[in-house]
Amino acid sequence: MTLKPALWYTLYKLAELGTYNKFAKVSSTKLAAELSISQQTASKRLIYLEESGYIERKISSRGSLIKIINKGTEELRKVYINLQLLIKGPPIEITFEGRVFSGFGEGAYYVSHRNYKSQFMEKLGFVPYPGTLNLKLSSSMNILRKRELMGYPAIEIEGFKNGKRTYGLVKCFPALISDKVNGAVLLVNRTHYDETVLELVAPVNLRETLKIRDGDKIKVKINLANKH
Amino acid sequence: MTLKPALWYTLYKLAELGTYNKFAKVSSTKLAAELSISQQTASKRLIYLEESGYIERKISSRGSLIKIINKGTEELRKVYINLQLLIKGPPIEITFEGRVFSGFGEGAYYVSHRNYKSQFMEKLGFVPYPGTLNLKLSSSMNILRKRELMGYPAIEIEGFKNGKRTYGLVKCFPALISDKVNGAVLLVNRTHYDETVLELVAPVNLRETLKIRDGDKIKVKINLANKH
DNA sequence: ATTACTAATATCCGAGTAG
DNA sequence: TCTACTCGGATATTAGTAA
Repeated sequence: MTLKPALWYTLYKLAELGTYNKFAKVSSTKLAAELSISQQTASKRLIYLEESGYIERKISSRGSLIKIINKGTEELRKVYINLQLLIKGPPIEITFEGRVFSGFGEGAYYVSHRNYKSQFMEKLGFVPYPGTLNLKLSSSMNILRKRELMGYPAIEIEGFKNGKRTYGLVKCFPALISDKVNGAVLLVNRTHYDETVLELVAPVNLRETLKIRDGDKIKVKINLANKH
Repeated sequence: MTLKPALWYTLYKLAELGTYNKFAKVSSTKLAAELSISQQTASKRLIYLEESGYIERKISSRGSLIKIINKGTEELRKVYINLQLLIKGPPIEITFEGRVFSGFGEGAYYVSHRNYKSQFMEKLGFVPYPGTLNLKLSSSMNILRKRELMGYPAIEIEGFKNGKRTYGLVKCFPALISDKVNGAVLLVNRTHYDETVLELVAPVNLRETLKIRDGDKIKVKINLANKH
């Protein structure tokens, strides 16, 4: 925690007030009441959190809109993950196995989108090779694990609109593919496939690098102990 | 959070130092270093946390043993659950369906144990009817859900020894049984049954109250939004 | 209503030190 | 070494108030 406890707690309360990743109307008076402190102190804390890049504000004279941004969400997520380790127990690693199959080429389309690309670079540390590798999960055990995975906090690539189409939120988990390549598993909200499919991206062309053909069996390992 | 942020954070750091639910050696100097505060302040906070019932201490002249106890674990768990809701999204409800079958009568034995009974009363708000109702989960979907459930923070009934035998930790989730009776699902560490079985308790005799016979299909609903 | 400044004050922290 | 006391000083909070 790089933040003083009182400020972290302020951030936490702001999240409870609906400002986690989206704007919500929170006045300094309202926040003060929630924290049982004075309006003046609440105001000062908001100023600090904004100047330090934890939140974004749109101030008007009838309350201000507040949104916790990246640095702030990280701060909350860190504590969440640590508490998870303490309460639920030791770190978990989830491994998937499935067979490669050809998709509709849609993966290449959205992964290459300018808006997504910059976010991938920033949050995953690489720009994906244009195209996703589709994995068909075979056993029910693997499908079960995917469900489990969905429960964990992911790195989130934000969606956007460009007039014609809406691009949804993409959740990512850094993953080790075939024990060789560091890439990521993508969980897309609406995909053409069902819950038996996993989409992979990597900085390189996975089919070439790993000499993969359709039908080959691939192993994917996600380390959930990673504190993004 | 009934605790001031600085004290909550102290508790959190204590948990990281291995004192969550078990004794670990933590000197005030060590804690001070972890928190980047003085030894004196750390000492003061420990005194407060102990006097207020968040932690238990065994003080010796070469460091003291510290353990976060009930009130303290609740405080940490509360924040964990709230963060979970904020980060993972909306509250979740898990429903199970399975068929009733007769057990070995062991459920009645341990549920009635004096030590367990008082904890049930305190933490679940009722004393269970002596005997558990065993549910055989039918579909793979239900088994999948049980796995999911196991991931969530539960109300914990602590284990104990009584010379002859060791009684293990029991995890509970308040549940609505057959849309009628409020009871709880118990997850026992070592049970005779495998992961396809769910054990239920309630303040009343479920077989009588719901007119259940072996083989009947029963629905159990757990609301994970409950902030125990 | 709001946010946020300044000045007064309450609170908390740490140095020194004892047991 | 440990824990934990006192007390002066640092820090944070609030009251009063402006915009």
